[in-house]
Amino acid sequence: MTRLNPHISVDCVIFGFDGANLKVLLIEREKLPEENPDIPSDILKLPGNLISDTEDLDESAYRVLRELTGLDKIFLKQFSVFGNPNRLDNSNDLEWLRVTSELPVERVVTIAYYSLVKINESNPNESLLSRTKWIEANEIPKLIFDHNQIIDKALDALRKELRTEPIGFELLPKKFTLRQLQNLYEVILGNKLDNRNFRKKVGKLDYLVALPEKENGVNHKPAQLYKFDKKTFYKTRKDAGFVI
Amino acid sequence: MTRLNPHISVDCVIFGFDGANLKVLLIEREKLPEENPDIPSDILKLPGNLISDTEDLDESAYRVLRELTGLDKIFLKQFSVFGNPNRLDNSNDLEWLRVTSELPVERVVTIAYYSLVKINESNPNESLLSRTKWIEANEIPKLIFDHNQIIDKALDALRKELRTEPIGFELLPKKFTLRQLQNLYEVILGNKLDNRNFRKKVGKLDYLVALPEKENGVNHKPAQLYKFDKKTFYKTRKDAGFVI
DNA sequence: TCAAAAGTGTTGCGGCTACACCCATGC
DNA sequence: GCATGGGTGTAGCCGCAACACTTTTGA
Repeated sequence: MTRLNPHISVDCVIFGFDGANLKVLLIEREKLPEENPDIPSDILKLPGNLISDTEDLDESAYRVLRELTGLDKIFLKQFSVFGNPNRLDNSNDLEWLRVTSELPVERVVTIAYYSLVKINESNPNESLLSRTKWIEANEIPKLIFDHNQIIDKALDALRKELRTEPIGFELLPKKFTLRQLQNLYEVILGNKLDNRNFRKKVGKLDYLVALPEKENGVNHKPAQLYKFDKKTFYKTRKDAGFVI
Repeated sequence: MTRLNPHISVDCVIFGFDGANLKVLLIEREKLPEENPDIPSDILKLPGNLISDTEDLDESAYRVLRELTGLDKIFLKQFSVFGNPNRLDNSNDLEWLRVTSELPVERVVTIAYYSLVKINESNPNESLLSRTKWIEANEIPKLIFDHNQIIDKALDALRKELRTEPIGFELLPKKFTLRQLQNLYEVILGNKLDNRNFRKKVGKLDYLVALPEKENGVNHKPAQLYKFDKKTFYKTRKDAGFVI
């Protein structure tokens, strides 16, 4: 039997990209019986859990993700820890935690992960579906506890990592257009890129390979599809380069 | 009264640079009474502590550092967490922990920090002095628990950070020569730099300012001293650039 | 035929690399 | 005067930024 460890939790900032915008998967906190039912139940939080006592931290985060998205092999990165002794001090949120958790609530240090999922391949757990929402990363409302702060830091970490590691592809479908790729970099890094220069640069990268296939179902000239060739990337990678 | 939290610790990888080599500050683990006194007592570990219950994580790490180096304002960065449920499973090390800690030993998740100190300004606590050692970063012996793994990851984090953040200066004295700076980058990143090109590049950086002063006490042409001008750096910093 | 996005080349500038010798100092 | 590291300039190449129009498709 595995006991929950009441001192340590994991929280996951799950990022998704719909081709134009960066989104974060959030969960509606259950409403407490004594809370005013007129208040809309839109109090959101990050997915997360107390860890179990026999479980490695990464495993615990994977568990959260699998249960939520139905996906296996997901990109997952531990990026920070939040352990301020007062981080749970908000009377409403704390009350909720007391009611839903079956353990006495003590100081909880949370290990924060961010995760990158292919939004169109994810397949949320039925029972949770009605309570999960993809929210645009720059329109996150006030969340419980310090979860806003966790997302802010996750975004910083994501931006930093995106410059030097090939993680953008984790957010794109296996076959993607250069426009999607460019949008992704623009929206995450927050600066416009020159389309011609972007394509020139990408054209020189041997790990971005054009497929003998075009997109379809669009009412304009269909774009060439590309894939990211991981093997080639890691074989030819130079030490400190930017990915794109 | 502040209790120790027996579930969460901080460990610090303290880096120092002596002008030529990167070093790590380690502590000799106390010998147990029943251990063979003929075995040299050179079992080393990272400085670290269980956190106290009312203390923020960063505070806790600062406390460890202050006690150890006598320095205040030190560069400190939380870079990872180690929480494998079996990470403390080495019978000798575990026995030591049982004896020295006054608490029942349970699973401990450790928050790992690395820290950068000006080695010549540090002034270790007298009572600890005899038990601390600066060890070259590429000659670390087998340490207790998973501390080797923690150092490996700290080195990775340091290398990554050094490329994009101006943290090298935390390891140098306030006034330093370009040779010291170049050595620092070479030894940490592990590649030789062309001296002329290095100086040309540095010459263009307005946040590296030459002082009206030269080094002295050397038996060769004394080198110009420089300082790092933080304000200028952050005022003129571009988004994603490399520092040097 | 129109709307919408795909796709395409050139030029100038600045930064990067490669490379070898004289200089100032302490002993 | 010798040993030791300090300090300097040039040339070729490559990557980066700036910039506007034609093409292909679905409706």
